[in-house]
Amino acid sequence: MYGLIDCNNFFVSCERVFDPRFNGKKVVVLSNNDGCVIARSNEAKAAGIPMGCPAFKIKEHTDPRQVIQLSARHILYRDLSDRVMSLMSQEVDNLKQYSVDEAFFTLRRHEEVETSHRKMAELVKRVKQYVGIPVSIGFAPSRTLAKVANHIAKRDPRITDGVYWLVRPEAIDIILQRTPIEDVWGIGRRLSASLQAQGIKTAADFVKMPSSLVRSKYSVTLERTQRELMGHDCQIANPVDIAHKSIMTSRTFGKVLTDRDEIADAIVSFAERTARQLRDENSVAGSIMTYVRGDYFRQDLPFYSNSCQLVLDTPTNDTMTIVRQALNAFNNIWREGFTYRKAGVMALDIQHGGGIQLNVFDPEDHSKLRRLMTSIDSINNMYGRRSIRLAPGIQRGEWSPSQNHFNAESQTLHFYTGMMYR
DNA sequence: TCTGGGGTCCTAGGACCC
DNA sequence: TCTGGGGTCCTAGGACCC
Repeated sequence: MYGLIDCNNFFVSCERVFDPRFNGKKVVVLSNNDGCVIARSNEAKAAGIPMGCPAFKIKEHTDPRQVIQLSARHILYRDLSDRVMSLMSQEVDNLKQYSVDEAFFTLRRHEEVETSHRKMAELVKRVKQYVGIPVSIGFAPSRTLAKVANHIAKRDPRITDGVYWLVRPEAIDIILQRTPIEDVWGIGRRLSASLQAQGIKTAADFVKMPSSLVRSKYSVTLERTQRELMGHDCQIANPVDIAHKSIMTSRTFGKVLTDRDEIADAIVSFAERTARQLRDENSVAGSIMTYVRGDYFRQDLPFYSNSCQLVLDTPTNDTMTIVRQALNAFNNIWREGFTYRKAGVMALDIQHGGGIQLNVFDPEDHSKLRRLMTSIDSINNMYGRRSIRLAPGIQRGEWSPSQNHFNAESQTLHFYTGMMYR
């Protein structure tokens, strides 16, 4: 039996914790560059604003003057997420975070559904009381069904107390008949269009399809989804269980850039961040890839896009080496005369933990390097992420994404919560 | 004027081997 | 018209998730 806890409208709920004036209003949180909608309040959903909607298209759905638009503050959201997860982990077993706002778990003991329901409903209340975030919990024999159960818990919290059990086979049948195929976890836009074209409208229709057909016409992945809907746990991989195979840092710039140094400055920042994450995960990268591209949406500008992957002599997580390699790759793909809108640095061929093969011919002294990096990390922890940086990355700013919708009211509070956790 | 930033898995097809 | 029968490894591309 799997439980799934999911924070309702998470980013919007975070903003509401610090500014109750947003309660009951149409609120959306915008992505980097205030580009598109990545979270919506129930009121904004009801107004028809879709997920991923470009900010400038909001007016096509509703009066934009009634919509509160906020720039995303991921550090704040991460902090509140940690508090929710820490409360949860005191009450349940095997809590495995799946994304910033949701986690799977199992029940502590095999208890009567009724007792457990009461306990879980109390837990939902406690999270709201202590952290301020509304959450929903769904239970089912597989993760895919737990997702379905969670949706139901969320849809009408007054009936469900925010908790829904999808356990009895008869109940599962009925619910699957009412679940549109496109709402099933693992079935995205393309697959649902293809399935609907064959008359598969609901999850119940899909379950009735012959498994052999699902596998041959589509894939083993989809067959697993089907088996999960039948109540069989297929151990769908949880990304958090799995060590990263690649780490990427990339950004769309606030405007199109043409200056090589400005873009190189961004590349340095991305490489620093990537190296830092490698060290946090106690991993090393075997190769580094840098990519650049123009603006898809500007038909009037010549478009250029390219990437270059370079192998490192020795797998490493050292910032200086990674920055150097990312810049080497950048030099290979830079073309004068084009405009650039986005760039990124990716660490690949990642190895984890100990047993890292060092190149015996490598002249660099790794222990010294490691001490230096550790010191830089702790200073940056203490005084802010960018207190100490490499010289090539110090000039600053042209590339940084633009965000113009921060909620001024809660800036100080934001700082305060950040400090509390240091 | 304005369209995010991360990740994963699977499959098909080509190169190459015996 | 016919064209062995296996393997492995790598890459590109397509699909999905939040």
